[in-house]
Amino acid sequence: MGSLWEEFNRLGTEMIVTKAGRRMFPTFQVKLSGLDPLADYVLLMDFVPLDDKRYRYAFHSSSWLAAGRADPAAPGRVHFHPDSPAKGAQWMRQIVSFDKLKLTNNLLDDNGHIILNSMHRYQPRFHVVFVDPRRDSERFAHQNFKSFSFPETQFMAVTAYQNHRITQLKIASNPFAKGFRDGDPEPW
Amino acid sequence: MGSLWEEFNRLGTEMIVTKAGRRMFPTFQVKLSGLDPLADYVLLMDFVPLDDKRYRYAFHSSSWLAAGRADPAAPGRVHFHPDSPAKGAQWMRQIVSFDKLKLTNNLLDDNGHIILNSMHRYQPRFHVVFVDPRRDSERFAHQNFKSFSFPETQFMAVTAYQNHRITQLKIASNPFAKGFRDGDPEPW
DNA sequence: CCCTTTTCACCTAGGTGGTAAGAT
DNA sequence: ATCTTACCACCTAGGTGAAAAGGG
Repeated sequence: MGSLWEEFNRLGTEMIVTKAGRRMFPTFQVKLSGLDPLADYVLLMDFVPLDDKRYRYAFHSSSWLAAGRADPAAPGRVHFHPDSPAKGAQWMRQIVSFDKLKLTNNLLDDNGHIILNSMHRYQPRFHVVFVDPRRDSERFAHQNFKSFSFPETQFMAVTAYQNHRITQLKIASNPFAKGFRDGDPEPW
Repeated sequence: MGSLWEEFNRLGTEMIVTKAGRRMFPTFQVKLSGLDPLADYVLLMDFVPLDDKRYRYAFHSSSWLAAGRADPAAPGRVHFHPDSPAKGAQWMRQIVSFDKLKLTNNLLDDNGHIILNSMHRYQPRFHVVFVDPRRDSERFAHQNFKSFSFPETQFMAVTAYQNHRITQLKIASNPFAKGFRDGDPEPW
């Protein structure tokens, strides 16, 4: 998914948020190495506001404009990969995909989805947490995890796509949107 | 699913086995209580031959007849519930469903499915294994699990249904077979 | 003759953006 | 004017038994 993320990022990635929760596309995926095969790890993601601004889309110039200060931050939630906890060997066996993660704009959501403000920018973050078996593991908590941010995965949360080129790239590359393709452009 | 299992059992439950693997219907489900909420448990199932016979179905009398000794036993496999291991609290939160379990008659299956001989009778067995955190846990392995057999879940493995009343009950009660219902008999 | 395999239409379940109506 | 919601047709993905073909 790496080059697909970059292609979206060049246009300015947008992710739909809905009341019921919407998956991300592209899906956030990672390939892990260097873990202790026999140790337990928890994998999770969260989303960091990229700035303190609210945006609006200027159709005439096809560009995003800052439009005042950010709305009050949504409840900061975290998404645990559903296979957590699992052994390092299991995580490294194949690409880990966060395809169960859903984004919502519903501040009262009780499905455990990630709550974001529409028209705000976010940076997904990925965390690997070592499950320390030692009795006094709390003392080492600060060194038992590593976090990763991939700049090409940042995006604008929206309730409807603004940039038509984003819409077209989603339709061209997401299998579930095949119904909206017209010609026979080769699949991404 | 309890009363549905019993209704099937009164007719003589049959389960389809295929090369690719077929789910069981009804699905084997359990509700757990009495676990240590904070301890880890592994849940799994296996299948025990009910006798040493091979069967054939006599259509004229609509009954199963013994037809010689059992074929060589298939490789004895086990199906781990995919959420294993998990805390007792997690297992007890809601009904645990083994809907990912698939039955096959392919002796060379490499999808990890349960291998059974068609035209043979089986008893599903359910096991709860306590994950003992003690260093010398092997010494207590014999007391760290409990097994359960529910006689109403026994069945005949088949490659095609033999008893028409079983076929009818499957069609009436399995949502995926709705396409074969004709009248408007109330769903089970 | 008895049993198994393959293919198929018809479902369930749920992920898409379009569209029009609704909200502020 | 701008953004959000609800509903929809159209997909992917995969679970059904029927039916016909295949195998010993």
